[in-house]
Amino acid sequence: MEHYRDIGFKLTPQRIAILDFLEGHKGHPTAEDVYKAVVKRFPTMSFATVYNTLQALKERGRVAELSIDPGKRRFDPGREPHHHLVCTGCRRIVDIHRSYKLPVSEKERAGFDITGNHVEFHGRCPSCKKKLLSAV
Amino acid sequence: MEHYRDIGFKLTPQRIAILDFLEGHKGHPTAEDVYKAVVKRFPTMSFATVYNTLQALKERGRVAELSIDPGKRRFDPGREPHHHLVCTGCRRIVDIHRSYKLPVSEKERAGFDITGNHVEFHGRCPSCKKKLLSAV
DNA sequence: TAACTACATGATAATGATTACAGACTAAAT
DNA sequence: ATTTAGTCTGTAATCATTATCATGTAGTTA
Repeated sequence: MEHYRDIGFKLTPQRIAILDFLEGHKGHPTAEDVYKAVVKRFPTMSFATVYNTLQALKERGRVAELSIDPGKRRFDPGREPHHHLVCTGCRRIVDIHRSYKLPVSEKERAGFDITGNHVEFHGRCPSCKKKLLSAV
Repeated sequence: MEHYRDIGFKLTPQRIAILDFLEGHKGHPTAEDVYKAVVKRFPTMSFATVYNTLQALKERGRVAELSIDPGKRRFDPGREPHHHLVCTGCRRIVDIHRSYKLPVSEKERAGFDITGNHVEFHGRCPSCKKKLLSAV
């Protein structure tokens, strides 16, 4: 954890608590998830600090920001890569643990360095399939 | 356009204007983009109508909702499938026109009917690469 | 170790997108 | 023409996120 200092990231007690939470997290927490977990240890914790810290970590490539949830940001502590299958009806999310090698031509990449990919599969979950049928 | 009636979608003048806009749109418009375009023809158009209509179209599979833009919903009239390369620094978006066949096992799909996929590539655009170097 | 400085914290206010509401309206069916 | 279920619109409410700024402190330097 000490190496954070080397990348211009001051280690405050609040930040260490946030890092602890992220390290032990399997899912895709929102800022609110982080806040709720950390406020137990730091009753004075504010959302601003959570957002600032997540932003700082993101800039340093320590967490990824997901956008599977419209209108809400989700962060991924980023261990094994995984993808998501989202129900277009109810937004239920299922993880797909698998990785894909996706070719992108030199021309398409437009000078970008590609660091990763994330696939969002769309579909209908079993219960929304039923609803759709009965609606028609 | 008449077929919309058959799927329980009433064709009001406002909705026709929205559909016209979407049909001629190449990109990934936000609700605001739709509103701005349609309010010219319907000065009384309200955001609520735009959201309602987009929601109704989405439920009927006529537009897809993207979530490449955190904190803002984007819609895709959905013609040829394409993917997105997003700069993790400045959020610039480049379209990748290509389609991928991505296998998902029976077990992974958890009973879902998969209707499509969308890949979000992450990377650094040329100008953000430079910034990063000079910052260290 | 003390003092310094740049950066972090946190309470609050502000913003911006989206949703909720409710009364008036209207498309489409009969 | 009548009916009715669904739609429209202005407004208010909500929710996530960002901005502000005075205060505090991590990490550096003397």
